[in-house]
Amino acid sequence: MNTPNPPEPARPTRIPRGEARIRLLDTALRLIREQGFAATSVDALCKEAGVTKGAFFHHFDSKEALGAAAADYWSETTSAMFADAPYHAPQDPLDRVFAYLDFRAALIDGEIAGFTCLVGTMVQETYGSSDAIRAACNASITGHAATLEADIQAAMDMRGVGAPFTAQSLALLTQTVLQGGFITAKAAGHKGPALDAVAHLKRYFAFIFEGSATRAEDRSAA
Amino acid sequence: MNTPNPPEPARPTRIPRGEARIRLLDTALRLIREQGFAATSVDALCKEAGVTKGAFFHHFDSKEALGAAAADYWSETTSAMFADAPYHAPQDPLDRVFAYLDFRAALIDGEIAGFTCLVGTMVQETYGSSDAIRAACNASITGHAATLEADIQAAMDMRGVGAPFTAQSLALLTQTVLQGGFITAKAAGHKGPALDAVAHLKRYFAFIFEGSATRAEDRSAA
DNA sequence: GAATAAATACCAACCGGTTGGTATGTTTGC
DNA sequence: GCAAACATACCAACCGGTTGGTATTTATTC
Repeated sequence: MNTPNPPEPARPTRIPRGEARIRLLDTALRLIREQGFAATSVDALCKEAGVTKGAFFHHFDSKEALGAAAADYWSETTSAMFADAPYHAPQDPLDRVFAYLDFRAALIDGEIAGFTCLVGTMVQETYGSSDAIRAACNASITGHAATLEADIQAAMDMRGVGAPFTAQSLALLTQTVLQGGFITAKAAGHKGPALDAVAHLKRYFAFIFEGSATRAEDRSAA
Repeated sequence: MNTPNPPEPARPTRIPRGEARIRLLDTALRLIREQGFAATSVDALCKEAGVTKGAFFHHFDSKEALGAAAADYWSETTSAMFADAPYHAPQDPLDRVFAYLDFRAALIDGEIAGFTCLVGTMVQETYGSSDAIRAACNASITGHAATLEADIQAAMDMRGVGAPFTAQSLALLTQTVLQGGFITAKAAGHKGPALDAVAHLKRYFAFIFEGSATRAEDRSAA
């Protein structure tokens, strides 16, 4: 395995009291997204966060508890980010849905670990070994999908779309496609497949709500 | 972590000479799909396969090499399985595409580890730490997508679908949606989200090739 | 508001077990 | 007899987790 580690210039300043927990969580999000949950050791996590192992086990009962807490923390920070995002502005709920998809596409940039999803990565490894982590990851995914559901439902009502699927199912599909895009992007080594997937998803929404894909291409804000 | 291990009744029969490698690969596919790559130790893998560690390192230079070999082995066995599958029978290439999607939906059954994808699981953990494994997983995904591409291209030509996307992009999308479905299914703890995702994917294909989703519901063979 | 008690936050050192990997055999088929 | 296919024994490093302890903050008492 290739493990290039830049030589860090020691750690002179001590972490201020009261910051250990939040530093551990921030560092955990980064390391788990880069390496996965199992490959992220408690030792390495503490070293990277500039905190001792005593502090770690003071705040978390076990590594499993840290995983569940990291999923919850991920939900908090991302939901705050999405709540503040500009895609809620349009009056037409369908416009808000398309603005959401454009926003998600815009987020897919830079380093792969920087745009992928923590809970999608983590649940792959832990769904069979830790029900606590699995449940926390599921809550994160379905919770975020739920914030989309109202707009989708409103758009369906407005357009009179009587579909053989629910708004909930369509909201979850957006997360499914994004998660799949992250995997194919990781496999390819670049963001391309993830962006393509979102473009197809937009086209699917255009078919459903407008009966044609033509406007989907025009809609692209980016 | 919950780790229920059934008490195995010892291993009386010795593994016949020449079978160690294939047994290690078969066992690796199972364990990695259940637990992930990092959580599958060489010791546990050997024990489960009924083989010693000496045999393991005789056949594989390292654990990383085993991972790459497992991805290749996965490609071989699954491509043989898909080549023999009945979805190639229809004359119309579009019917073959829909038959493929029905076939994929039919495979989503039983234990979660039984219908999920090895390389999708493995590339999540290793894309940043092992380029050899990442490349092997990518080859598996794109290689399988390529077997679909010809049918999609033929269907596009036949229907005169001049789309702002390529047949290759659409073929890869099917894998993206499946991979995403496996993640949301793992998170939910049941196959539901994966089946929903395939249903939406069929509808997308129906929109593209038939201009309407109505026939997609009728098409469902299952 | 000073003295004290109690809880919290954190640290360095350590523990038994497991990790991936190796060195050195022995057995088997040709 | 010789190489390939295994087996046995072993190793240093690392794993998650525990220990006993100290510094700091907060709550309580008078």
